[in-house]
Amino acid sequence: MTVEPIDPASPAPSDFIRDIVAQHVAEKRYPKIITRFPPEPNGYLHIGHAKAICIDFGIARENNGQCNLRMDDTNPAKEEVEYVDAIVTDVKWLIAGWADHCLGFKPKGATPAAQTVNGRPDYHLAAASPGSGLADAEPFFASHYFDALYAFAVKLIEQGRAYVCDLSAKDTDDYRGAPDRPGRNSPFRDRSVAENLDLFARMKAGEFPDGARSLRAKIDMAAPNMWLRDPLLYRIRHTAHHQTGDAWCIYPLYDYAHCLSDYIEGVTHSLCSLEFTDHRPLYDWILESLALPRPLPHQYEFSKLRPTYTLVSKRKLIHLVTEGVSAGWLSGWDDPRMPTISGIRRRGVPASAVRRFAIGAGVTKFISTTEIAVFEHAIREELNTLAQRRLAVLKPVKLVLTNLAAGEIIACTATNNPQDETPTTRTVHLTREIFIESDDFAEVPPPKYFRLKPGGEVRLKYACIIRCDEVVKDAAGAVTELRCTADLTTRAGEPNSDRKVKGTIHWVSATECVDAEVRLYDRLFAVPEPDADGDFLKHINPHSLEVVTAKLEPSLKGATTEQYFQFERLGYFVLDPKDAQPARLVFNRTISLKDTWAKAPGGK
RNA sequence: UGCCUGAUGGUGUAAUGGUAGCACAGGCGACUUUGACUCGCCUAGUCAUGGUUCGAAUCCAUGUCGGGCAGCCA
Repeated sequence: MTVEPIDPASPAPSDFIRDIVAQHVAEKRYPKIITRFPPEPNGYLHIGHAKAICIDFGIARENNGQCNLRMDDTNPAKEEVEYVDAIVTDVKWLIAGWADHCLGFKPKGATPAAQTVNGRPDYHLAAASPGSGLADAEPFFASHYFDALYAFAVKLIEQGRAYVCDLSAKDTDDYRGAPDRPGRNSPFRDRSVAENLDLFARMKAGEFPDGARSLRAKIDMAAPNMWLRDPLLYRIRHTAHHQTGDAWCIYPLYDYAHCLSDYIEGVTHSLCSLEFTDHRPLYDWILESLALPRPLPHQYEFSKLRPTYTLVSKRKLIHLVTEGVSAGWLSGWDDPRMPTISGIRRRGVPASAVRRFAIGAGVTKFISTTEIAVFEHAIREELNTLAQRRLAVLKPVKLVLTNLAAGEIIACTATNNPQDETPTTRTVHLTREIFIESDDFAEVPPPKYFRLKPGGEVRLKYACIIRCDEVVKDAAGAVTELRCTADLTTRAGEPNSDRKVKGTIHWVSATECVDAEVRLYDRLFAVPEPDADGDFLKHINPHSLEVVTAKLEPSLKGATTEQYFQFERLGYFVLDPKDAQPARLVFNRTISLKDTWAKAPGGK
């Protein structure tokens, strides 16, 4: 196994779960640490899942272990293959270069093997050798364990620990009681083993309609923990499954399938979010009841990641996408404003930044809200080192350098990334007519404005200092052209290159630039907690997208979707992977640069 | 009125009986051919009340406040 260099985003984190794992490693409790990431394929992964992925895979990679990607697909009514594919893509993207070697996939088509361990029957499914080419491998699927799960259920029935119940859904609810009031035993609770076995087999054979019967664990209807009041193990659903087709009409419920899926895969540490804490006694009950021959997995819970200015609820995201797409203000699940992994990726956020954020959020049991500024900071930090600098003007104003001849071209050397140890350069051409940012000129400058103003001087980045001699306006009084003089002796390498002026602005040649559609994205919601009043649609940020036609330096014609760019003084940008074409440049703004001036009294 | 779970600056997170630290955010300044980056300084915290102890964010008790649980969802 190759040892990954310590990721800057995870400088040996320590938390209560890692402490437990470290102790288990120290006492050699398991031959190998195996975790799992178990999404249900009923929606797209979002930033909240990123934290779970980073914990599950992070703990695996720190312990030379493995993390299985498993579809928790026990409810065919809600799940689709489209989601399976999207989840696999997102997980692979997020862990690429960081924990690929820990990704647990199984051989394609493999199902748990029946085996005997210490004279006891068992089912086990090992991963395809992790990391070594996953060509003939696929994620794990809970649905691929249906035979094993059924066999285990039969065993529970034989032990008298499960029974077939004929109560309707409503009656089941009534019998369950309430948190502060004990439930009552189902009238079907004391059926004989033989009758239960027969009925369960007939449930499987499809003899009964949906909801007519269920298989229940026989635990304690008076238990203070609601999940121990004879929870359902199987329900009848005459519904085709995206993996198993029409093979089954009974489907296991989460609590029954999850713990056994963990066990079948040899998972050692089953990490989940806080709301499953109440389920843990049931998780343990099922596993312990079966007298299984191999070490049992254990569940540990942590608090979810909940960032401000967005939503991390699958149900609400579905609502958001449905509404937004039909109303036309959102392009879909991967809209660059969405908190989905696919949206974040399309926006141009590097996976390393997502990891840095998710890992930095920490692992605790405290229900917390993380300011989105922390994410934005992580994005800027990663992109600062990754992005190639380029010149681009978003809202152009024409500027004429009156002392340059019409066809004159002055080659200027521009640095690609000053953060590199040995920065490379490229050439940009200064010409008589250029564009500058309209924000970089003010006819009546506010206090402390050190950009261009009438009679004032400013440096053109990588070029020279210019002085504004004349402001040309149209009939309406709008500035149409600035006429300036260039002081060519202030260019790099020229005698006056050290001359200081307060402001430096970006520019592009008007005769050599290329046009591009640039999508300026901002936060999707206008308030920190969009769902605080239960009506998040009301709080959509009306300025979350502004589309401009920008002027770019010509080198950007060769941009690829894999490249991160910083348009100097503006922000970080990537080619939109969906809409950009060779003949049509479309850039997404990932995030703006920090803008101290914008916060100043005179700025904006 | 049951069970589970939690509480450290504005936010997140460390300190595992021994100096309450770090990051983000905010403020001030330095530097700057990006008002970026970087650097320096500042603001600001142990839910409450008792107890144990030489010493408590940490252990104990009580209280307060928050979150979760009554899907044939996961």
